[in-house]
Amino acid sequence: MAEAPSTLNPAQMEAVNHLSSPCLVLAGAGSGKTRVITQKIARLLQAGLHPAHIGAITFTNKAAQEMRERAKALVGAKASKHLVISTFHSLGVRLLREDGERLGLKPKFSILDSDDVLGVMREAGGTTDPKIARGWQWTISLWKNNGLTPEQAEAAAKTPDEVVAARVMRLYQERLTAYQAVDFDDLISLPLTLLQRDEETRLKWQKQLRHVLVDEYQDTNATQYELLKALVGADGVFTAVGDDDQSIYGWRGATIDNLKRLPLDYPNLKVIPLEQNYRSTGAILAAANNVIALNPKIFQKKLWSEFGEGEPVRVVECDNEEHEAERAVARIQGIRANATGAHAGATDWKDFAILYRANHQSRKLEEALRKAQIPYKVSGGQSFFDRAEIKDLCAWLRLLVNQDDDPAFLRAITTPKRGIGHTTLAALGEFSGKWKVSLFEALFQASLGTVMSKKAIGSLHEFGRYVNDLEYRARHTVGAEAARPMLLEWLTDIGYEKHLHEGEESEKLATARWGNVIDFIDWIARRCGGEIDNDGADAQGTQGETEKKSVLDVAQTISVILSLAERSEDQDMVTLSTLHASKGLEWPHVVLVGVNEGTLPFRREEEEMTADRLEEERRLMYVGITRARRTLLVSTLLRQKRGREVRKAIPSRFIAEMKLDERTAKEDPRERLKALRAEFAAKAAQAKPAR
DNA sequence: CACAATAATATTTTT
DNA sequence: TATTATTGTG
Repeated sequence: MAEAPSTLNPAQMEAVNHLSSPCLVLAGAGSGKTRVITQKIARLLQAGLHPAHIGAITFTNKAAQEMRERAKALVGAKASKHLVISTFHSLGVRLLREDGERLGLKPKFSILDSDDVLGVMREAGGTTDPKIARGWQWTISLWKNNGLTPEQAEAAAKTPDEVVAARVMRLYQERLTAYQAVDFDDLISLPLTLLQRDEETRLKWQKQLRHVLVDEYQDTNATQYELLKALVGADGVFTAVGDDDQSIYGWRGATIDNLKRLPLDYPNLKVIPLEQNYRSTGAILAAANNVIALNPKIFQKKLWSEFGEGEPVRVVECDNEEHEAERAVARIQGIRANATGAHAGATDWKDFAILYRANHQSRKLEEALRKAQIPYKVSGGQSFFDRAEIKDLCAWLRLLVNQDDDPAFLRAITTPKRGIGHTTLAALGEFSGKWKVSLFEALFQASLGTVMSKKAIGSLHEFGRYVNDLEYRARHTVGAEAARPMLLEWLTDIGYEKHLHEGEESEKLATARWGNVIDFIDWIARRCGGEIDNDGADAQGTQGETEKKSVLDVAQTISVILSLAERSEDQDMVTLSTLHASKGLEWPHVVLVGVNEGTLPFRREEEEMTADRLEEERRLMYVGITRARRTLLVSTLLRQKRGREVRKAIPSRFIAEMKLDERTAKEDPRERLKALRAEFAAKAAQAKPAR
């Protein structure tokens, strides 16, 4: 967030002090909404509310963590510790852990991530084609987010695909209950059914959370809306903070209907727009306002700032993507070079972002940045640890560390396949649910014999014994030298390499995956220490003889290391990001690339654009523009590669919609000359090391 | 019928 | 660029 003044402006003040009825804060981009939320928390405490009775709900863990930190800074560690600051999903987890038994869910139910879900879908629908399964996963998730039961989905299904998906949905749900597992969507929908069905629980939670604040309210879906409603009760008080102009997640179930419905469902709703922007210059805000003005409005809102006009927003037309990337790089270098003198050192690499519509657009940009030796990071890219094969192995390690980790158990016992099918697992799940023990614990219970075949019990016991044995070995294998063979032995034991080759169509891909596995093994072994560590990329930069650790020790810290590895934010790098991933962030200098018809208002061939779609794309453009604090460069292509042929490309209508000509957007010829020079210099620089 | 070469086609993502 | 669908050939 940009530096906000120490006092609140009148609108913010009103939002903070309005405690008597539900409150909707329409927080424009950069209007200090997080500040309003944290200040309001402080205000509620001052009004005598106990911290444990205040809930702040966000969408991402990152946002929740940031909110907690800011609240802590404001109200102190003691009070902030009791505040309920969490995501919708973790609140759902908490609700279900405490009261899920009323729905027949054991307190230690497992939460499946989307990979796990895909596996269950494949089994339930009897397919090996991941594409089909992904399709099911997608539609079923949307149905669940709209509060549909499998029966309702079956009734609503229109196309043949949907009919199949609805049938899979029922099988899928049955399987989840049998496994005592829930997916992410269930974390919202199950608490909702619970609250709707069980008055005692509803009253308990309504009493527990006396004031709920919801961040990014425009991103809520139908189920989340209902959950919020059930949570606050008919005459409850809450604060929703959001911006209809930044609603860009319609495609995953978020609806701005939730904003429209709010005044109807709560007649005494107080609507407070936050229109003063503390982030961008006048030129940037004007462009943003001009674009978004063309969308039909629910609530009127127009951003303004006290920062003055600033640099005009610039538009460049490029011949092709390579050219565009070069110009983006030249632009960055140009601004950096200009920042000497009065602002010497004031411009770091991290002050720049290049934003685009779709991930694949980052390629040419990465190339150009590498050539120019500019450090960069790509946000939202697939992490090494997100790969299926790494997650498989992590599941095993998690199971070694904590045998009660049921999702890990499910993943480990089914990868590789070891003759334990879903019937056995369902029975085991049912058993563990009944006796309130983990799946692993249930495995050794003698009374299992009553519900299962001898053969199944045999395989289960074999698995259990193997896990115990492996745990013992992991505990006693110390140092990298010993760790490597031990880990390889483990992979041989479970036949993982074979599993990879069988499960993968192409041999090449399987080999690549196996390569990842070896890297991972090596990575763990190195962390067991005891050898000369020359890994310069190591976060700690440790060198020389390291302390020896057991494999189990390393496994224990793996989750910590994972989250640490992602925290490379404080490094001085240019950011490459999709527009979606850029929401909520800001940079002094932003370059928006590939602003073309078909890309930025995204349109698939032979598919007409509905008004809804266009409006969401326009909001995306708006989000992109409002990320910039001081300068904004919008670039568009004149030619675009489509497959093998090069076609002419049409600049996006959004460029005209910014109405830059009203503000002398013509590129300064001196700037153009400078850019050309930088381009030339970059070309010369890359030509030299190449030969 | 199996396999290989060629053509076509590509969003956005958190929990 | 990479993956997938289609067509052609042995």
